[in-house]
Amino acid sequence: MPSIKDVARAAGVSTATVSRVLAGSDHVKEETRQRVLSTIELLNYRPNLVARSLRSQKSARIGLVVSDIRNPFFTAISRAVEDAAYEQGYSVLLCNTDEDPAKEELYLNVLHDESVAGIIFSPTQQFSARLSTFKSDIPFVIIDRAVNAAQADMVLLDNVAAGYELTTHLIQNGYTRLAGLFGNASTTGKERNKGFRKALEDYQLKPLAEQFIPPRIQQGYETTLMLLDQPNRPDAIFTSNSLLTAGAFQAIRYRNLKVPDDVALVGFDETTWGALVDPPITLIAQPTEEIGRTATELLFQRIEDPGRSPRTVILKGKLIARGSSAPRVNK
Amino acid sequence: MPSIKDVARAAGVSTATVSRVLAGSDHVKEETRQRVLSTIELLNYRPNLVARSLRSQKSARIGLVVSDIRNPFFTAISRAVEDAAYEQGYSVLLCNTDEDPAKEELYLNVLHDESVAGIIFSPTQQFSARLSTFKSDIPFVIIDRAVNAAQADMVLLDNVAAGYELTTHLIQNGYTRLAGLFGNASTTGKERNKGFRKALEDYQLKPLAEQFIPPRIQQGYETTLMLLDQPNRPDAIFTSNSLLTAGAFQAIRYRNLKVPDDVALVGFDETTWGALVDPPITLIAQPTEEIGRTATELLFQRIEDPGRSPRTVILKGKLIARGSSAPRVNK
DNA sequence: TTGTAAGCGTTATCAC
DNA sequence: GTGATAACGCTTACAA
Repeated sequence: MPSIKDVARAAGVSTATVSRVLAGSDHVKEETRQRVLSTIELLNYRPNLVARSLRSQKSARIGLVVSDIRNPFFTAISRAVEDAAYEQGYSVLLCNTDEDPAKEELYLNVLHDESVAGIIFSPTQQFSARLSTFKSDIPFVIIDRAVNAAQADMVLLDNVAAGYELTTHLIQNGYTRLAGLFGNASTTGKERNKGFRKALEDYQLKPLAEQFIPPRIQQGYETTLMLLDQPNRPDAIFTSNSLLTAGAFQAIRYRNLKVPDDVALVGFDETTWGALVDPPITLIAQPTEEIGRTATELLFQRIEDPGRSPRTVILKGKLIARGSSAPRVNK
Repeated sequence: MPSIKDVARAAGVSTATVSRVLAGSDHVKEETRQRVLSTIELLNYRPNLVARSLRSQKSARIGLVVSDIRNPFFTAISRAVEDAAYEQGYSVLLCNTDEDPAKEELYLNVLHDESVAGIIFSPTQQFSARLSTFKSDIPFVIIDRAVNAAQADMVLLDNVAAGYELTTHLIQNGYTRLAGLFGNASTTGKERNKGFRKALEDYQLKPLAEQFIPPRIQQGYETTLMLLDQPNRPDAIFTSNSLLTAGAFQAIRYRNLKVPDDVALVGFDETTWGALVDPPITLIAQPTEEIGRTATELLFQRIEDPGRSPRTVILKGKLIARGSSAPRVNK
């Protein structure tokens, strides 16, 4: 593997000149530039990024810390971030915390030690609480989950509005005995719950149940079974993320109940299966491409200008009404 | 951020000694070691990984290059690899090539430039052809897809056997007019096709159709529509990966046909939705955890001993028979 | 416009 | 056992 020295020697210039050519500096004679360029080509030279990082104390890598890579929402986000970063010549280190604050801390350290230029992440609730004490020298952008400390760039969904819209949709379609399953790992579940409540209040209804549980298929399954087995069974179930939706759907199926006649089901996030099951699932689709892209852009801007005042971008979800919440037929 | 020099100064030793303590060398007096250790603790020192990489010409990072992060198979693999790598103190750089040889080449370069210690990847077919010319100085392990060059460690599924088993299952359940959708991006589709053919031959049947198409939901959808609209409609559709399965399922639904009465459907890989749809999908589940873990272990072994002779690990898939291929009722 | 040389934070090779 | 010190490959003042 040739180094910058080899190129310099072969081109009959100093390493500084090669470096200048690499950096696209104007202060190089065109003739010299060409000679260096063709030598680079000839030797098939590629700069050593590690050495460059060490010297310049930064790198063309960003970190993406997600809480669950099995959640299709985060898969979609990572695609978007990767594409956006790639366009800027950056590569992405993807880390998965499993909603575990210990892993979260670990990976933030790893990323720091790898001297990434910045981090995009969705913190656990425990972490959010400590965020104010987390004096990081690394620029970062929060996605998906609000944190208290206003001193951070964020890209969020308007979760309250989304929860409200989804709930209103159910109510307007004739459902009145609503139960909600909300993820307990982040603020997202809380906010969607707030919208859920607000809608019920506005229609002078009371929630039949509000369960805050770990955002996992298994938990959604078990909790839904429990809800379905109660004497006063809900006629609609609201779930605050797609893993809970999947679990709820399984449970409804397991109890041989029909969607939406026996119980309607709505949730969040477009998934492969949401449109495949019968009936397809009504949901709020998040603009994942836009979220990932915006977060990446915000991060680059902050890297560029660490002093700028933090901004929060709030995006709107889109209601996709499908069979799982079809207007209730009177019986 | 304190450096090794700061630690050395504070502990009253040289940087060499600190480095020795860090490396766990025996040749340090216990007393000195303790002093250094507590100084490290005190200053909250953490070694600069970039500098370490530069000096030692290697890093505690491995690359994972997958062809489609939206494919649940690869999501599962990346979880397994990450966990296994993490246990060894390695972090994982995840790259997504989108089955694009250009991106593939780019990411291999990126990983090389980041001086990863090794790479696990699933090459495109185009790449496999060039693999023999790809004299890499980086240890690597191939997963999921066989390559011609025997000079590589590989972790593969016994795809021919899996295809055979899945097809036999259909035939034994009374299906005779079989069509197959196979991914054209890798050897995997080809091998599963081989098993498909073999089974048909053994039962003296002829395939109704064999389509080699890009492994995408949309392609699976379109091709299935086409198959369903033919005069001699298949009574069972074999798909060689879960994206094609999803597309086929959509198409069958769109044509208002019933699974499995009108047409049975089988595929590969456990997904969230496979068990959620009605009827649930019969499939060959791959041992993703084991594949990822084995690949990681092989990689570490090769990093350890670059000269060892390459080995190929072939794992068996597991048939999960469900409603989508229930025994055919005579009409 | 170009070259010289210092230095980024480590590890490793010598000495002592 | 421990300490100087030279590298690793690059960028960037500062000189020329």
